[in-house]
Amino acid sequence: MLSLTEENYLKAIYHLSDGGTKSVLTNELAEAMNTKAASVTDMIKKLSGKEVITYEKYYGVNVTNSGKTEALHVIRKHRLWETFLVQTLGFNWDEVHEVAEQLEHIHSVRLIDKLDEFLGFPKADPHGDPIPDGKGRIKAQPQIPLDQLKEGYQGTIIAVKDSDSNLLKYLDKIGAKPGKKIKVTGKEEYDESMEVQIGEKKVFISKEVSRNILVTQ
Amino acid sequence: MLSLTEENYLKAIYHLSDGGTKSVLTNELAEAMNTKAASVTDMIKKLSGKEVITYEKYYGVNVTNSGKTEALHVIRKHRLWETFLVQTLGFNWDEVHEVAEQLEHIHSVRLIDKLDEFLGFPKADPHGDPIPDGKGRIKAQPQIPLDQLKEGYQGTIIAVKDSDSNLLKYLDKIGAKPGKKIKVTGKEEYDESMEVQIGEKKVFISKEVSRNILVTQ
DNA sequence: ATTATTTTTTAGATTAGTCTAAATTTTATA
DNA sequence: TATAAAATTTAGACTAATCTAAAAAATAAT
Repeated sequence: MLSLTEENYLKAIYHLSDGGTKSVLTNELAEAMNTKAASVTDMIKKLSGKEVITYEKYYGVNVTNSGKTEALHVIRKHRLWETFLVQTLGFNWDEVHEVAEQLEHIHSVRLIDKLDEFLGFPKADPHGDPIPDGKGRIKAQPQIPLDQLKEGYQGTIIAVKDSDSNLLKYLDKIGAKPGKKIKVTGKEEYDESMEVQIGEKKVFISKEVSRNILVTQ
Repeated sequence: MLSLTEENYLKAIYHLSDGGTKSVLTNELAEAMNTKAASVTDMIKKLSGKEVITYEKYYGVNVTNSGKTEALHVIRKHRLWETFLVQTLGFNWDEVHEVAEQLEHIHSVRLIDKLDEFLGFPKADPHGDPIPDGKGRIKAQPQIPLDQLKEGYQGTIIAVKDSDSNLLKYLDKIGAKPGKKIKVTGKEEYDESMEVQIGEKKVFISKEVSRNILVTQ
């Protein structure tokens, strides 16, 4: 079984590798984990010893199949708890990440199954990210960053890339929640900012914001 | 701030000292924590360095006022989570202890306040134990072990001493839940077993069981 | 009141996770 | 393609929490 720290490393590797599709370098991981490269090297050895990642010296790590399953289990817990915090306890969606980071490490299959049931088997968390099932399976949904949408096109917001609290607060203010339709009504080539319509409201957003909004068409 | 391990030691000390009313010896604590006396000595030094306990070599430890508050905060969290698990997620009351042991270490004042509110500010957990308030204050209720009740007397079950799962299952079976009235209808001096009436039902229980049922009159 | 027993503490080691500084390997550049 | 720069790994050290074995102190028993 993985320790809390190992779980956190594995989750970070899983995310940085885009769900296990590319390898992750030591320094990337060090930055993501807020630690030093030397510590990462040590941990990498431990995790590859446990066969959740493979590791080639100097060339980065890759997630194994069993590693993916493990990571998805942690992600499932994280997203179910986020849903609970928002839906049941009335947290704002920008307040939940830190607490869910703790709750995701509670070990009890029964607890998570019961929580899932209580929440009505939600398919996505408050940020729109899909919730894997008990076997770590995830429904793939094509997610396009809003900044790649051309003028005139529209989509439905399904997720937000960054979980930075200030961004989430801002999105809340302009009404950009998962599930909402969003249309690109104007695009400025110079700085790639755009005007979008969400419901009745039209707002200007910078590229920094638009690339963090994921839509499906 | 206390580490998870330190919190567990402090909680054990608090319980063994009957809420801080008597001192706790190294070996008692070692047994309660499933560890060795040497480890306890080390931890005791750390905890007295943090001023949550006082410690006199060879004579045991005592909880300080700030230690009591800290311990009661952890206990508050434990009991609120137990209540949540039973009341909201539909766990049986004999299944919740282990999970609550993990959940009690989640750090977030906001989370606990929201949980408390969601549960309707319960005053006792599913075992009948009182839930301290946010400032660590606890409503004292005189709890008498059932085996000390004389024949003919009755009381209301308010708590169960031991959290052993088999005992709780047994109590569930005979209908002995917190809140229920219980009357001693017969008492056998020889082995101190007794016949009690719970609701309409009459059952025989051994001293081992009756001393674990706490009642108020 | 000595001696024996029990309890507790100290000393020294171990594992997990982390760090700094130095060494090594890879990548970029002139 | 040799050399400089960047990335990564190794070596050695540190803290938290634990252990075993030995020493010290307190308690019990003869």
